[in-house]
Amino acid sequence: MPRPRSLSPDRLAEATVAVVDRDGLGALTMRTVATELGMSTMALYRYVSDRDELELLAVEWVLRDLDTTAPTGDDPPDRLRALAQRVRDTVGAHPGTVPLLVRHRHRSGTLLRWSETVARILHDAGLDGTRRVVALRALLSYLIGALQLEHLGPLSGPGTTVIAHLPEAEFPYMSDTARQARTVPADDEFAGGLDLLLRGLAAG
Amino acid sequence: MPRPRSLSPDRLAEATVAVVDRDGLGALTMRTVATELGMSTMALYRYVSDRDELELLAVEWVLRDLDTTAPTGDDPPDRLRALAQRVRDTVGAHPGTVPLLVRHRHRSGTLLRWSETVARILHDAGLDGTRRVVALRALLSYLIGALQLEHLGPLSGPGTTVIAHLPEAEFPYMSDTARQARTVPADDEFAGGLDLLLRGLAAG
DNA sequence: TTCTTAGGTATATGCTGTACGCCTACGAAG
DNA sequence: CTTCGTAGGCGTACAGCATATACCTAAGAA
Repeated sequence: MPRPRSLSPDRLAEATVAVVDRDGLGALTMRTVATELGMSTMALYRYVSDRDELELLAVEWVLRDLDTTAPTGDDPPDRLRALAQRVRDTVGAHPGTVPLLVRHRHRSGTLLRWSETVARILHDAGLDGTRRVVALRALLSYLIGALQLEHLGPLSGPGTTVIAHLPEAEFPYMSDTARQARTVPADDEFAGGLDLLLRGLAAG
Repeated sequence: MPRPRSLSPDRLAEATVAVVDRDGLGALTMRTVATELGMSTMALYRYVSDRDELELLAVEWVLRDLDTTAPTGDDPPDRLRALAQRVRDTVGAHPGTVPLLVRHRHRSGTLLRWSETVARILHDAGLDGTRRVVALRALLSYLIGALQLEHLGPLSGPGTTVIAHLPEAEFPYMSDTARQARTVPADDEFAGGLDLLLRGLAAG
């Protein structure tokens, strides 16, 4: 009976991510999102109870196309690899939101469904009890950490540059590694690290 | 010639960490730290140029006793394991500062020296070029991610509880994993995941 | 036409980090 | 012992933040 809503949660999330994409995470405030939508700041509170909820909405929007169903195939490592790659690809479209993803990971339904699929595949691979707990947490840890390292926080510039300028006398191996790193595509870096983990899983 | 400093950077960092330890990261403001020191807020700016620098000071203070020299021994995985464990143990004394560690990792001299040692051990183990880049980043990713998962951000309560209360019908494997997780000591979880990575490294 | 309900907004509050300008404690130089 | 320059310390002020509260209003139902 009353006035109908003029905004969908989706539109809200889209505007939030648009602000982050354009001006960075540091520019994300209730005001900037409201401006993006052409509304007053307080109008947002008709749709979300606080900023945290807005951020979660943004995270879910970024992950909206993430396929959380189990990949086909027989080889468990292959299936896990595909699942992890999907997250990286999806998040890669909006790298500025990575810190939001990290902060709200445990409240994201999409990520929980993703984890459920991972857990099921680990079970199918014969892992249970402690070994499954360890494997699941390790995969999540690597994913969270790798995404963050790849898209260094909004406060700093590209982190590889910082490391590449280390004094060579004091950090010979790091300097060399940083030099090499510039020739290694980020894709390969992520996939390579993931493979280490999966190989360890298969070997265990 | 003029008035001498009444505070050392060390004392400043100690006070900062004390605030976080006692009241959580959310309570960390220039004002609370100043109060902790019995000074005015603006007095802090005689020692640091901004909040970021204060946070970095706190990170370095937390890591002050971290031994970044190479562990003795012949087995590279054993040496890497020891290095990673040292970080976890050191950070474990002040878990509330984990998000600060993550944010300032690339500006922390201590963590850079730690990475240098890791890179050297990887070199000693015969890893160079792309393989060393991948291994180093993978270890860092796991470390960063695992520390965060272990000490879930200051905004949320203990995250395992959230997951343990998932609807069992929708998340059968996650529910079961969460149940199992309560019987797995955090130490074992960290060490187990690390072992997966190290085993993958040895197998490659 | 009127009533009800929720949408939208203006205003205000108490935080935050920090720029600015002042006063003052202090060690050196006379 | 006095004086002076320097830097430490602080009071005030300000813009920007999330958000509580109170209000006005658009619009469907009767």
